[in-house]
Amino acid sequence: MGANKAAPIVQVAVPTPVARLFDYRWSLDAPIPVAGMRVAVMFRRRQLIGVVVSSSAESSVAPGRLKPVGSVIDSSPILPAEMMSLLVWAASYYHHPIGEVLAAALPRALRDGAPAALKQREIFTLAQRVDELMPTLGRAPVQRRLIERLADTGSADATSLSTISARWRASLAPLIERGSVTVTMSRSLPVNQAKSSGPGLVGEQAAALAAIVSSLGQQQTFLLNGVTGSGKTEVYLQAIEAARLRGEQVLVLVPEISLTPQLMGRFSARLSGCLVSLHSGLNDTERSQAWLLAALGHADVVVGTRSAVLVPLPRLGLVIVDEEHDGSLKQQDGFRYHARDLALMRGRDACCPVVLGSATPSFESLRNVAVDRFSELRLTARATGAQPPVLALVDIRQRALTEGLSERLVDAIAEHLDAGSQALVFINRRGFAPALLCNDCGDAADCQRCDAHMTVHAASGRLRCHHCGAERDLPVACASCGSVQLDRVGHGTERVAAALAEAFPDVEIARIDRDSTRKKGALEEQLERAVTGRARLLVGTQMLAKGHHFPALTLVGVLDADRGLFGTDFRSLEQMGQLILQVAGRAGRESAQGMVMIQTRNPDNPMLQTLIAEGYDAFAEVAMQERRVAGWPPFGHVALIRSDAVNPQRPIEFLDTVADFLGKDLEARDAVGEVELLGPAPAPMERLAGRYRARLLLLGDSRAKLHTTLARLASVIDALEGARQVRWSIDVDPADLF
DNA sequence: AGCACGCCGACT
DNA sequence: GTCGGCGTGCTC
Repeated sequence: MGANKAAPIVQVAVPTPVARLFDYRWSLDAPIPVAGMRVAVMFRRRQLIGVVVSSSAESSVAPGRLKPVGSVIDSSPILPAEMMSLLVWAASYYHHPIGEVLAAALPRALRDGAPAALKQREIFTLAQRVDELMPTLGRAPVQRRLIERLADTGSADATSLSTISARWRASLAPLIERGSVTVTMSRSLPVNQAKSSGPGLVGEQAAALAAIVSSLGQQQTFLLNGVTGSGKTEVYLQAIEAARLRGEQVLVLVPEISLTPQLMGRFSARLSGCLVSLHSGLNDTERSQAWLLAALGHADVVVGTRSAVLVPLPRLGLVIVDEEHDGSLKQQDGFRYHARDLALMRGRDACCPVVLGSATPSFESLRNVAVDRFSELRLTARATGAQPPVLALVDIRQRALTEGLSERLVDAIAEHLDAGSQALVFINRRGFAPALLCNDCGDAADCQRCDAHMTVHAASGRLRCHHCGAERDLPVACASCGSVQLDRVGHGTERVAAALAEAFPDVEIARIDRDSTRKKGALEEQLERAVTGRARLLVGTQMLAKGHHFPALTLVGVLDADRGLFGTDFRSLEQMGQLILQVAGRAGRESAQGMVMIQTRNPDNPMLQTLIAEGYDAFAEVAMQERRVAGWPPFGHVALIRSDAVNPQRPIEFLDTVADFLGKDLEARDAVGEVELLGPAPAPMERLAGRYRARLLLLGDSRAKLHTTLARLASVIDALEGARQVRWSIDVDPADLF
C-alpha cells in the first residue's frame, strides 16, 4: 500500500443496535468488496460479521480512528443489489437499525460467517466387479452389505449407506483405501417429480388462474378472496406451475401453523423441480442450506413462513401470500416488519405478480381493492360443490350452561354424532379454567409477575401464567385467608374436553391446543386422529381453526365469541370476524351441509348479526366504518412507541419525554395536527413478566408525514432523558396495541 | 447491545 | 485504604 495514497473506505452494517453504518479502511491487496458482501471487522475489540453497504474515497471519520476490514467472506454478494436496497428501505421504514435488519435477513450460520456454499455430498461408487470383490472379503458382513447396496444402486450417498450399519464408515474405509470404492463430491439438489397433475379448472377458479397467469412478467397485485374450500390452493398450484415453466422462481408465504406436512405433501405431489421449505423446525444447517438453494437460484419453489420474504430469489416470478390476514405475518419483536407488505415490495422489485389469498381478507387489503390498488379475484363457491355452512347465534343469556356448553349445542352435537359426523368445539382458551378464585374471600390466584390470573391446568395439577410462563402447584388453600373453598372459574379446552368426554363416553375426543401438542409429533398424531375421523369430537383453540380439512366434520360450536366484541384493540373486531369464519369454514367441506352454532350473550349485536347473516364482506364493510370515523388503519396510519421497565414509573415518564419532544418538534416544524399523539398510557395489561409497560400512539392520515415524524424521533430517542432506564421500541403499522 | 470509564459505600 | 455498585458514553 502506498503510504501517501488514501485507502478507500467501505461502509459496513454491523449487527448492533446503533442505527448507522460504520466506515472501515480497505487495505487488503484485493478488489474492494461490493455491497452485499460479508466482511469480518473488529468492532470495539470484538470481531463481528458485517455486510458492506457502500464504498467511497473518503470518510468523515478521522483516519486514525478507522480500523481496517479484517477479511472478506464472500466472493460475490450474498445479498444481491435488489435485496440490499429493499432491506435498506425497510430499515428506514420500520426505523430499525440497518445492521440488525441485514442480520435478520441472513440465516444464523451465514450471519456467523459460514461460507455461502451448498454442502457437497459424498457419492460412493463401486469401482470393481462384485464377483471379483466378494471373495476377497472373508467374514465381513457389513462390508458385504455395503457392496451389495452399491452394486444394487450403482452409487449411494452417506444417508443411504448409514441405514446398513451405524459403523458403516469404518467398514467402508478399507474398501476406499484399496480403490474398490471411489468417492466423489457432488452438490445435492433435492429435485422433486410431480406425481399427479391438477384438475382442469372451470368457472371462477379458471378465471382467477387466467388472470394471474396472464400477468406473469408484470407487476400486479391480486387479492384472491375465496371462501373456505373454494380451492385457492389449486389456483396457487397451477399458477406456480405456470411461473415455473417460464423458468421463474416462486415464493409462497404461509402462516407457521399451516406449514404442515400435509401442505408440503400436497405441494410435492403436484410440483416438479426443486422445492424448498423454510420453517422454524429446521436446524441452523438445514436452514442455511435451504436459504442458499433459494438465493443461488437453484430452488424453483420456496415455501416458508414470515422470514422467507427476506430470502434473495434471483429468478423471482411470482409471490403468493396465503392467509394474508394472518397476524403471524407481522414480526412482533426486533425488526418489526410485515411480511405481506414486504412481499408487495418484492413483487414491485421483481416486476412480477403478487397474489394475496384469504377467505377473510385484512381490512387493509379490502381497502386496497376499493381504491383499485389491488385487483380482486373472487371464489364464491366451494370447489366440491358443497353448500356453505349455516351460521346461527345461540342466545345463552339466562340459560343454564353445563361447563360452558348450552343445551342446544350439546343436543346438536349428539345429533351430528348420531348421524356419523364429526363435531368441533372451538374455545380460544387453553387450560382447564382461566381463574382460581377463593369462595370465602374472593381472592384470585394471580401471577406474581403479571397483572393476570393464573390458569388452572387440572391434568398436571398446576397453575400457569399464560403470559409469562410462570408455573406453580395448584394450591389446596387460599393464599390470603386459608379457606379450602377454591372455585375454578371459567372454561378452557381441557375443561370442555372433559365435559364432552362425560357427555359422550363412547366417542373419541381429540383436543388440539398448544398444551396437548407440545410434544414432538403430538400435533401430527392428534390431527391424524381428527382427519381420519377416528376422533369424532374435536376440541381446540385457534390451532384448530386454520387450514385443516376434516372431511366428516359437519358441526362447529363457538363458545366464546363475545370476547372479541369488546376487545381493547382497534383490530379486535376484525380478528373476531376472521376467527369465527375461519373456524366455521371447517364445517361441511364435503357433501353434507355444515352447521355453525355461535354461543353469545349479545345476540342482537349488529356486528355479529351482519357476520352471520350476510357474510364476511358485509361484516367488514360495517366494521370498517368505525375505523374510518376514528382514522384508524386502513384509513389512517399508526405507529406505536412501547416502553417497559422493572420500575413502575419509568416507562410512562420516558414516554412523557418522548411525547414532549414530539409535541415541540411538530410545533417547530409547523406541523401540529399532521400527527396525533395518543397517550402515553399504561398497556392494557400493565405488568408482564415483572416489567411495567406503557405505550404512546402516533396516528396520522399521511404515511409520509408519520414517517417524517418518526424519523425525527428515531434520530434522538436514545439520547432522550430516561432512555437508558427503560427498554423501548418503535413499531410501525403495529399488529396490535399491547 | 456490550463494554469501559468513572465516582461513592462496606470490607480485608 | 480497596472492591465494586451501575450511570453514561462510545462503538468506524
